[in-house]
Amino acid sequence: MFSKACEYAIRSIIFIATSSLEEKRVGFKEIAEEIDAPEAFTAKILQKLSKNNFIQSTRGVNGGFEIGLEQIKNIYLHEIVDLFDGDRIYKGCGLGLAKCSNEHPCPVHDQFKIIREKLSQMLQTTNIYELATGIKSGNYFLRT
Amino acid sequence: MFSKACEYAIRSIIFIATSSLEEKRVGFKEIAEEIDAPEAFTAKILQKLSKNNFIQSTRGVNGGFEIGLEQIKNIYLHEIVDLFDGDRIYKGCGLGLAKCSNEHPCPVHDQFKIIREKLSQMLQTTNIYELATGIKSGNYFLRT
DNA sequence: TTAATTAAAGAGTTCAATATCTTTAATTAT
DNA sequence: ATAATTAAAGATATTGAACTCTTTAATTAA
Repeated sequence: MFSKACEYAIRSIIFIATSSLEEKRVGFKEIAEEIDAPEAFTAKILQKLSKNNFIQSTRGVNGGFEIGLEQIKNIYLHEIVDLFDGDRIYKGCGLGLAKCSNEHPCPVHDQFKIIREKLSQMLQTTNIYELATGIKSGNYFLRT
Repeated sequence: MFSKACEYAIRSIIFIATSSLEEKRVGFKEIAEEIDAPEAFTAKILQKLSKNNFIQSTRGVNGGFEIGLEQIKNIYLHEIVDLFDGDRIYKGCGLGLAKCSNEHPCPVHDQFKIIREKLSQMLQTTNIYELATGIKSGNYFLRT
């Protein structure tokens, strides 16, 4: 469904959010460990999230990554997906046709339309705060 | 959503079905042309579909690919998707966790569950016959 | 039985995503 | 100032999907 980079990005940002809710910065090694992702690759993903202002980074001793408390509730899943994978997953044609539309539909257009709309709505309405509190509650997990 | 191979496979089998409904065999070059896919790659995909008995192939003059008329109504989208992409798309975790379940859910498990179920149901209930007749009706298209 | 036509099979290539490694820059503590 | 710590940046490597090419096998028609 999503690229690996996108999966790691979502897992990372959720973990950083849980830490930020406890006013703790976290380093990329700790993040990679907690979300069970390759260290160096995670670092690259964090750079991208940081450059796009979804997270803040601080170098040096006691540095690491964090998210502003006000910001956590304002980041929605679709923003992260858009950044890493674009909108192809919930806008593109199910059969990969470049020109597929209501006016010129592929054979599965009507069937996929429903799925795409559900997915799009879900990504637009799910924010990082609720996912982070899920982790904090202990009912949801970022790794085995 | 699906791999390119899977997309081409679905497009191919729909086109072969429309031809078979007119009792015409079609060669891989014609198929590739009609679905706007690379020729050699399409040939490989057809081999796989053929080996797995979704289509029949005949070599030599007037050879090509076809589907038995009775069979067309009995092939469902999920069978093709399973063959090329496995069941990961509608069974796997949205965040790529190996162990994600109702008992040990990832943060987006509940949200994705709905999408996955919709997708799964759609793939289980959509068959090649209805898609092929859509093409024949002129209301749906396999390429621009 | 030869030539033409068609798919099958297997090896090889290309490319983008995934992942790693090394060097540089910023920050803090001593 | 120096050392330690942390992320940024850029180059490199690996892998698997996407795609191609060449040879072989089967079938049919002349």
